[in-house]
Amino acid sequence: MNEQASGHRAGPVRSAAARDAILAATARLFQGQGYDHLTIEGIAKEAGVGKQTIYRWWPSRGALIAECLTDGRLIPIDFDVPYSGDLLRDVEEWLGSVLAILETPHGAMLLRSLVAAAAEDAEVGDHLSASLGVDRHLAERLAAGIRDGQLAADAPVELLGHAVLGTIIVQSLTRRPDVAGALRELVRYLVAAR
Amino acid sequence: MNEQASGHRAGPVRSAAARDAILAATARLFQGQGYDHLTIEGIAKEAGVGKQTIYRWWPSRGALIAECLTDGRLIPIDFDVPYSGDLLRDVEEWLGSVLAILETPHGAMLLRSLVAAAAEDAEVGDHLSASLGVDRHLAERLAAGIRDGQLAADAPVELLGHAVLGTIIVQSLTRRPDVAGALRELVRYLVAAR
DNA sequence: TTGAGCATACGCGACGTCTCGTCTAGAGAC
DNA sequence: GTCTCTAGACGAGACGTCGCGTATGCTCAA
Repeated sequence: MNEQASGHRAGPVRSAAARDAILAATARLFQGQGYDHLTIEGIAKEAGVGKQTIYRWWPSRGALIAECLTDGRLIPIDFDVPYSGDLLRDVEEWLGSVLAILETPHGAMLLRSLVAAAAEDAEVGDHLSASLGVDRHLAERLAAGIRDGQLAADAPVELLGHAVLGTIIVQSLTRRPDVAGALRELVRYLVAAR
Repeated sequence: MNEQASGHRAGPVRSAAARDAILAATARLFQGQGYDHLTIEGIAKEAGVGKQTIYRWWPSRGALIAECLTDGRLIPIDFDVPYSGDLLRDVEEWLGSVLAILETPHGAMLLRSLVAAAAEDAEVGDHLSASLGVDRHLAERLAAGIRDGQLAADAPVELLGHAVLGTIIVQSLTRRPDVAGALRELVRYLVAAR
């Protein structure tokens, strides 16, 4: 009568293959066509899966996207910030690798899609900045900069990370050219010795 | 045979009443229900107008939103930055009036809707930062701060404006509490004498 | 024998196009 | 001036399509 400690019960267990196929298809279609144009039926067909199998496990399109994000399936690269001792140089290098992706038309579309998804779904929003490495990597690197005396002790590192990410987003939403140059100028100002 | 220089032609001219009813209905529904849930058919019904009258003049939902933005129908308040001579105080006051709107649940939803619309439609993106007064007012006030010697001469005022706006957006997308406190801390850091 | 899985039908709502009939306002003849 | 003529805007809504989320079989593995 009692379930075992491991949580066993009668009947088959959730198919890892189906889960993986669904998430992979979601990521593929999301990157290929953007958030609008992403449909549950399209995902089901692409994954070779019944619609109900998706609805059984995910309540919404947003939840699907959020899980792809945490699985690292939407932003395959892990943007970590190098540590050479020179804060400005390291941050600029991080920025370069982020922008190298985001400045392609495909990357710009990807970012806008992520923003659209985040605006619509709270769960996606929660994971957005983390997935771009802003929380884990950039803020940490800035904090190290404070320890090294290269940044003011009262600098709000977390907020500066969000400010950089936010600037990228604004530039992207307003379809500015030369995002890279502008961003470099901004971080140079933000990180400049005070 | 030739049309007159004024571009006259036979037949009735575009109805200003219909245009106004449509834009007013769009703004009303946008603010009431958000960008998703905003439908052309709903707008037509709300405005007491045929669908075709909308499709005749606007190619997309985004174009409709963009026109509401430039008409000042979505963000009725014009957030201009005061000039007291004290840069930090003025910027914080501007921030306060912006956040007073954005921190209500309704305002937060409005901002997320604007971001979603901007992510989906380039035309909306073009007008987003302008409508929040970031371009016209904040950047100008920062520039005046440089003239007054209260901000570094090399400060990229336009970018700082986008950084503040971007931070607001990121905080909003990630559903952070205490946006106001965080933002105040950020601008205090950005505007601090160097 | 239970429940995950695939497949598919269903009602619903919104899409964007199209076609009605009505109405309006400039153009051209008188 | 007045009186048609006509292009085109307008409200209304039907149309086919698409995707939604739900419901119902049926198969198969644990």
